[in-house]
Amino acid sequence: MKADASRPTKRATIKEVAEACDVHPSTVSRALNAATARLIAPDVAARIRSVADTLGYRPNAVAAGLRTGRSRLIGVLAPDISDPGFPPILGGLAEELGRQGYVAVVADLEGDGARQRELVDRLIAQGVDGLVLATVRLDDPIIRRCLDARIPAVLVNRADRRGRLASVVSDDIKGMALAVEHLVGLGHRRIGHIAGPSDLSTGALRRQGFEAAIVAAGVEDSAVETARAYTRAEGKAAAMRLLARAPRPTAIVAANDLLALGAYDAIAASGLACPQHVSVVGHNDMPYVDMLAPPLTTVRIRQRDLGRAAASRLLEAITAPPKRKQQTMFDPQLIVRGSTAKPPRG
Amino acid sequence: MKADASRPTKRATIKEVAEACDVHPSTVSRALNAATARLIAPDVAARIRSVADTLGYRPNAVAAGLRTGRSRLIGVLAPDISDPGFPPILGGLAEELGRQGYVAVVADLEGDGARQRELVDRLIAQGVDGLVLATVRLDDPIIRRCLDARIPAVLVNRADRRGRLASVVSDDIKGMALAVEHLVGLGHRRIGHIAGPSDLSTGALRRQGFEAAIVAAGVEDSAVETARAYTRAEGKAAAMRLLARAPRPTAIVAANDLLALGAYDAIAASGLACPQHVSVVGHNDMPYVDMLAPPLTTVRIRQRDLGRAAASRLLEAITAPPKRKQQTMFDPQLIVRGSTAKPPRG
DNA sequence: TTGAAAGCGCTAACAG
DNA sequence: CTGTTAGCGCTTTCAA
Repeated sequence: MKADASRPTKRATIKEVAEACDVHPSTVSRALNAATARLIAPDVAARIRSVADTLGYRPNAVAAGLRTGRSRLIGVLAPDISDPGFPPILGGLAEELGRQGYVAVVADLEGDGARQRELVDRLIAQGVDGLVLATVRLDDPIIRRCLDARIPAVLVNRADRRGRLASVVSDDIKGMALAVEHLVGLGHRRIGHIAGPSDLSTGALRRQGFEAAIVAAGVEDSAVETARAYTRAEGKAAAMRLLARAPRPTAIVAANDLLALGAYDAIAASGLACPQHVSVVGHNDMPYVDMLAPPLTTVRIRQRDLGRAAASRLLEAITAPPKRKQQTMFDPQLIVRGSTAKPPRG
Repeated sequence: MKADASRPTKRATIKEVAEACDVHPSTVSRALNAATARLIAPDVAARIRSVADTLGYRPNAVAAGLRTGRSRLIGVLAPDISDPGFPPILGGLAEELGRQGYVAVVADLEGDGARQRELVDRLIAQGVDGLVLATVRLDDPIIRRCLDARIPAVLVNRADRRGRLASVVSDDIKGMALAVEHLVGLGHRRIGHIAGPSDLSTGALRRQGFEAAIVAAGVEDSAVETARAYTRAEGKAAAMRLLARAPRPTAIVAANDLLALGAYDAIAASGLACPQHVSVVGHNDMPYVDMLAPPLTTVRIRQRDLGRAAASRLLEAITAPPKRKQQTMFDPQLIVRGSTAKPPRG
């Protein structure tokens, strides 16, 4: 005989709860739904809640979703989950979505932009109520697609050139100003930039910010080399090109930390030392760059806040259709560590 | 007049496709479903596929899910998404799930184990077909919960003490043997271990592996200090305790890379140098530990493979109920870098 | 090989 | 305040 007085083993349906309470299923639905609970007599509602509780009843979100057209699922398109830069954003997203009763469905591009369309379609087919895109390029056809499908969407850490979709970003222009001003303050007058891909907003804007800051500071000798991807290998290649110039730059500002890591590689490969011969500044402040040799001076962006804000914007857009697509911008902060120093004499 | 010849703007339903093809909805369903397509006359099926395509029809997964009881959603419970150790596992999971037409719904514990039950219930309510748990402790009530709910579940990078659920792990015992043998080979005879939390399988097994390897190697002087969490701060505290011993260990094996980072901190705080005074070995080989100062010698575990295998096991369990819960184990590999050297003389 | 009919579990009019 | 009714879009017997 069964001595098992514990939790029920099979999910209860609303009908079963209704029968146990001797009321109609719709009454149970109303009692358990915050928005409609006040329509039910307090004592009845209490009874229903208690019975639902002992039965371990949890509304079937799939069925509710079919009926209401709302799944409480948010699709998140990640550029490459295994890249340590993304997780903090995802963490912020998941946190805020969770607070509001939503959950993140994550699809990973794995660095292959061609799959984007397919993944978005899949997420839509799965019934997501909205989309967070951390992947889009400056003129990305996927944006048209989202607009056509009339699915609420927000960009995070990326922006559309024409601002057709709301976006949540760090102030890249300001970030680069911080980096350049720091180097100029140290005495650098020959500064190179490793730009990110020009079809990404971060690549284009940071380059633009770099150039503006260079002009503002009156620096005459500057150079830009563009990386085709945000990878350590591309960073190294671009840095090698920068270091091959004569006279050699005394400082390199990289468009992100991975590229800065590549710059470290290039400096070592050239028989030079950082920061003695060449200073390096990164961007993003991804985890543990404070443990590098040397610890990386970098522009910290508020990744977790980006994620949280993207979630908020999106959920707003889902409940109250937005009057206007707007951009939310967070201020970056320069974190000075050991990879920057005065330029070598001479 | 509308000059818009582009993609339709609203999702088509199966009924609309059926009408456009002048067949019954169920025929469309059969034609579009791989398992039933052979029931349909080839020419009819072709016509249906082509019409569905021009209409941009995508089956509504929510409706299909309600009918079939399958959502093609897999819940993933992460210990802490922003921790760089987890993303590679998640990447592997997402990859394999995607290949098989599933998608990952990610919930983040944010390091707070108390939320686990609630999150699992939420994922179940969302209709996930199965669960991947990267969070469970050795005797975790959540396992009972999954068993009771009869929801297929797989543990990844963690194991249940009683093996009630299938798990996919790295061979922690072997990993520690690799680390200890390496140090002994270098000449170390006083070796300390920073153990992970004893209620996690990695913490307990790696400690066990350490102790076994110490005995096997005939090392007489060993010590273990336990960290209460896999954090840099806990690693530092435990390493400080180890370094306070007399005689001082000449090498420290940490149960994971974050703890090893803490050991770096402790060594620096004690006015010592790694590897000149104290060698350090980590575990996991998380991204960019090769860039640390010094580059970390560590036991590499096959994170991406763990994720992929967990997905495979789970999907198998969903389609064919498993005869027996089994454990899948991957071999780790020692990556020798700059944080280990011969012990100091004396 | 195709159509008809039923129903997954829930919620939202509409009545009362 | 509560019950009745209908239906979200799909799949799957069953029958033809």
